[in-house]
Amino acid sequence: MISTKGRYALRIMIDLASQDNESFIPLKDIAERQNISKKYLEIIIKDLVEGGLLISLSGKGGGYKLKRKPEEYTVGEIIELTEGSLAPVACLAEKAEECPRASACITLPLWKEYGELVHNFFYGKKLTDLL
Amino acid sequence: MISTKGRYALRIMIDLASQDNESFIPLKDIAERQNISKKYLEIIIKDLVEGGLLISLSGKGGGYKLKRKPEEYTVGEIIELTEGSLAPVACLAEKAEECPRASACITLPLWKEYGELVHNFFYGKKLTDLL
DNA sequence: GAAAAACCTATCAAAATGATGGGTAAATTT
DNA sequence: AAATTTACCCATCATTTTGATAGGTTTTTC
Repeated sequence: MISTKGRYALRIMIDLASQDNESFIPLKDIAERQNISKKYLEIIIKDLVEGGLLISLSGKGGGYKLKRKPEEYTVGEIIELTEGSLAPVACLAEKAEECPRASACITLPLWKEYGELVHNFFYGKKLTDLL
Repeated sequence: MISTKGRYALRIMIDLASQDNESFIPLKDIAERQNISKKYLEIIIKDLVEGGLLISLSGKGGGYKLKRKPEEYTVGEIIELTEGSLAPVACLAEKAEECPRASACITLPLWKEYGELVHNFFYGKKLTDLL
């Protein structure tokens, strides 16, 4: 299941894409509009900044804004960045160590096919498709 | 991610489908073939029996066997039964209470479309497709 | 009655999930 | 220079989920 982290990240991105893309939007405003705790969003938006999806600016007049044009984001990159992985099983995650059963694993092709389906679905959705 | 519970359940079903479907197979044998703790499999196979996918027989000569013919099982029902739900987000699970944001939720159509994709994928796979 | 099997109940450690709280640094405005 | 507003950083926490383990009871057959 997609956790609140990924879902809230997507809502942050949608919110920012719906605002003036040139100016910095304070997280406080996003939190109020989305009705989510600002403190919790801080943790999530950090990933989005570190992942290079957003630009942040401290101080008065600061906030966050999109780094790219709204239509240049896919839902996939947002979910994958914040959820850690889109892999359907642990052994197919990036960080996973080689599974010794891999060559004999009768279910692996199923998980691979499923993983590709999920990847293609989410990377095929643009952020602007949700507006 | 699909947890070990769902993955092991699928391996149990595959294992049983690969054996003589008429006789009862002791869990001990399955556990040894699959190289998984029998104790852990007990918990998982319980769901499969209660869910009506397997028939069990106690006592010497007992064990488990498929209730239906192997080709009459879908991967979807096995995963859904043991994982609890195939829903991609909490608000779309069977047991979920109505989300008050539903009518205003801009991401809900995405999750619904994704949920259908996942459902169709797994329910479109027969157990015998994996043999 | 011995053996082999399912079945039942409890417990547990570790990790993930979903947050909260308090303080520091940076930038702008007054 | 001070006040204000913002991001940023660090720690902590309760609850749930995950992935098991342990030991005992019942059922059935030989």
